[in-house]
Amino acid sequence: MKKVDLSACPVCSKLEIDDEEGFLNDLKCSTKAYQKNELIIRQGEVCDALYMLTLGSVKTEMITENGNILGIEIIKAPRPLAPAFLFSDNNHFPVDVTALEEVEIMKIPKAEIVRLMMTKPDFMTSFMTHNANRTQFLTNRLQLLSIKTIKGKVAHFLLENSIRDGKPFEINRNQTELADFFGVARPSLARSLSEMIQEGIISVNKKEFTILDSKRLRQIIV
Amino acid sequence: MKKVDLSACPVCSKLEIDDEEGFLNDLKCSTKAYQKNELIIRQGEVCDALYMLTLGSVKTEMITENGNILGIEIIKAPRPLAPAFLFSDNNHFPVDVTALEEVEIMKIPKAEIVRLMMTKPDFMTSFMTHNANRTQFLTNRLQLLSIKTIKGKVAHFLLENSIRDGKPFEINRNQTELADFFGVARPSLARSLSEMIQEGIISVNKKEFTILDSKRLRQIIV
DNA sequence: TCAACAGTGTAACAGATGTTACACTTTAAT
DNA sequence: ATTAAAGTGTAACATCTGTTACACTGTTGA
Repeated sequence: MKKVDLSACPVCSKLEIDDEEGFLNDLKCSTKAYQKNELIIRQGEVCDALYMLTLGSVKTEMITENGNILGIEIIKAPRPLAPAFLFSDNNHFPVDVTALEEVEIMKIPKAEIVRLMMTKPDFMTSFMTHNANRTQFLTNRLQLLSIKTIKGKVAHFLLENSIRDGKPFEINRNQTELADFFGVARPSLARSLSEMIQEGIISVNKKEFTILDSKRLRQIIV
Repeated sequence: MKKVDLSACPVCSKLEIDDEEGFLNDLKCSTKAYQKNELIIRQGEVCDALYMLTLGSVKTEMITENGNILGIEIIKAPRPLAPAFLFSDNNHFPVDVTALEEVEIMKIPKAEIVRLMMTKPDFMTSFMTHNANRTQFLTNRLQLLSIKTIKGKVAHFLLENSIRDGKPFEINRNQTELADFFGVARPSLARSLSEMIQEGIISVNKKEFTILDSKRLRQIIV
């Protein structure tokens, strides 16, 4: 079994462990390998252990890491899979997880996670933070999706990303990706953008946006 | 100060405390009272302590407990306010919180929460579970919102709530509430429902729904 | 019994977005 | 430099949803 790089894992990075080998040996867990295209987790399956992806990459169909709606999220080792669901009352996975290549999954029992959290403050806060960040991400997406008009979404998004009025800022998405992010059709987004440019509310140059009239922009959100 | 009913609080209920008085005295925290209509938390404020509502009720404008979009959520004591954000990297409150009556808020420093979690396993799992449930709730809402057509939302919702094909089941929302839940206009929902009834896919009697053709219902979601 | 009201069905119309198609520009690779 | 591919602007049209309005039903309480 290949050595796991703990420092790269969002929930383990802060662990100060002298004896990494010993730490992993003491951890009660089972490791299982999967072939390419093998189904690792089926939607609805009970989640009673933390699934830690230690090698390879997997895909899940859900809200993706970069925010696209119902797209395919690709997760690379090392990262926990759906850690938030381990403690929920209805502890079922919301999605299928499929191996994209040769994959190793470390399955750590819930009780063991609890033990880790109780004994290692750094692990606990990392784990909490990781989940909290995910929650905040979901909240933001929900706010954006609950805005019904395309112009409203654009306004919300630009106001959230701008530094200050009149100062140009980069959006690291092209128009097609932005449309996916908003969950709208690309030509529809283009139309809305060009109307907002026409009205003198914003200006756009490639991926560089400038807010010209933040007051009117705010009014659009409703 | 009025005595707090710990057993009713979702994150404290499992605490086995002989000396409740002593427990609260040992807890490093500050309590503050607010008048009716007073702003307790401003959107964007830094969240570096757990805000526990110990008395009264507050409102926040966000995704509500019963799932309505951008509605006003009313929270009654005892319940923590936005516990998920305490540990997030970008620890800012996403919403305003306003007192609906005379309110008491117990502000517990993050370090104190960490201490509690480290020393009281029951508190830790309750806290984790509460946050996890919230995450799962958000995930479900996001899935529903990402479906763009009204019929699709209806299909997703009914399939999720039905016991089995052909067996009637109750939805504890009227049509108006259901429309709010989906984030659509009431007449639009009525139209979609009547079309689906016309097509023989479902039948509806007051709040009792029956799935007649689950295959076609599944096709609608897309 | 009656009135008031919430809840529902439905229609006409307006507005927003999706779909499809195509031309044009920019970028990257050869 | 040339070409292919990706990205963008835009138009015409179809479709869906929201808005507004009104009639009808069932429920509730006086």
